[in-house]
Amino acid sequence: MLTIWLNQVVRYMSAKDQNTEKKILNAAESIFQRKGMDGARMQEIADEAGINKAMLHYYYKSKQLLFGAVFIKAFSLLAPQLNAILNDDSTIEIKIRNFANNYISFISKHPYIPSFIIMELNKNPDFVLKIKSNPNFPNLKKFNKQVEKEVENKILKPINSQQLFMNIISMCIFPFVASPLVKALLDVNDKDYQLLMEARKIEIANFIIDAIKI
Amino acid sequence: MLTIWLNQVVRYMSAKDQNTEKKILNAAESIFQRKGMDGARMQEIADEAGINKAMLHYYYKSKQLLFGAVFIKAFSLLAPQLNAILNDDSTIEIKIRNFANNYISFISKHPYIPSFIIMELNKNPDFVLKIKSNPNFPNLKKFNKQVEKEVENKILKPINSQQLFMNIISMCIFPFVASPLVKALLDVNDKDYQLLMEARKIEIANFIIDAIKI
DNA sequence: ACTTTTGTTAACTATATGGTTAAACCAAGT
DNA sequence: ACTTGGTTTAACCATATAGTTAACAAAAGT
Repeated sequence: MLTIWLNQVVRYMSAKDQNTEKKILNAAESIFQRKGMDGARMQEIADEAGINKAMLHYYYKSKQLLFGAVFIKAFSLLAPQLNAILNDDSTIEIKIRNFANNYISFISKHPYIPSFIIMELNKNPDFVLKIKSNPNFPNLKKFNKQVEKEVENKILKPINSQQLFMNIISMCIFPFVASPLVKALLDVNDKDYQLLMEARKIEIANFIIDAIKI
Repeated sequence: MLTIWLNQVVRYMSAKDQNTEKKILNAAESIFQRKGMDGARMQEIADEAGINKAMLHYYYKSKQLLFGAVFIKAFSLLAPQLNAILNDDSTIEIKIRNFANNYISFISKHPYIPSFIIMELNKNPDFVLKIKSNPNFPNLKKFNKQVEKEVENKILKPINSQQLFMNIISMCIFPFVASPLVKALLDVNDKDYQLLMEARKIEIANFIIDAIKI
């Protein structure tokens, strides 16, 4: 009787926390994002989720498909962050300030996502088609036009909007993607590095504005 | 007789090209840098080198050690490029112009090296110790002092030299490390992307100088 | 109550893969 | 000619790993 009751409680609690399918996805995210497709082991994901390995196949059929679910979810977290800068109506300066601030906050909370996506896209460029077909895939047209217009109106110095876009995302993302390397080069510890990243929210924006504003 | 002679010719030619040990290292570079430690297969490296798999272990003992040789070689190609900007005596402006130009040329020739090093350092932060012990490991002290001095002398606007350094390497390296993603976002083909990278040698330098010079 | 569907488990399978070995090969020294 | 030491090969081994299965358990219909 006690065991039955305990069983029910355990079931109820874990069901409340998350059902098995979610548990698997969460565990798979944790493992895949840290170790990549090749470095991840199905058994390790099962252990992380605290369930039997067969359940992975029961819910997701194969490693490839489970990986695909993780990849798509990661990208659909990243994409809206990019769209934010591209598709609102504030001035370029405001956009850049908001973007640097929001994006660095976002990456600080999900430090593995950008490098995960970049790594896997490098190893498997076919995934590009997969993400490009997503309706939320970021589109640069509006941003390009806006930059051109502000250049015409002498608000900005002449600059190629594609180069500007690359500069912005490079400075926001790279220090996270390459953090072990950059930490080593700067010779700072994790805590100081975090402080540098926090300061960067404003530093980057000022730097870019100084570079482009007349 | 004919076969013996042919054998000799073949041996002579391949020996002239490169000995077995070099052939292995070259093949290992090609495979490891594209697929990473986890994605690489010893058999694939042997095939690429056109030799028997046992030779890999004969010359390099284990996958780990072969990988280590590739990693160290890659980093010792990358490091001098960084030292160049840090340890000569020209002004910050000149340094930045030279660095953007040289570094982008370098990466264009070895496009896999930065992402390889960054990826593997992410998966195995212990390697940081390995590369930091290298006597050629880049040191930022001189660069930091020089920036501080030029700020004092009102040549540069007030800026944190670590942030500046991150900005420089981010803009130079990121578009290569994340090239499939950036190509997709900008919606450009490989050829146009190459042109963008070529233009970047000057664009980046101008951008940074505009940002920091009084 | 009982049947069916869904979820879960331990044990198993097939294969891929890093690594080993013993025999063969070959060039150089004697 | 023959010995020796480094080099190369095919076959082999042990293990790790993705995926399967068959039996069991629980829930949900009926």
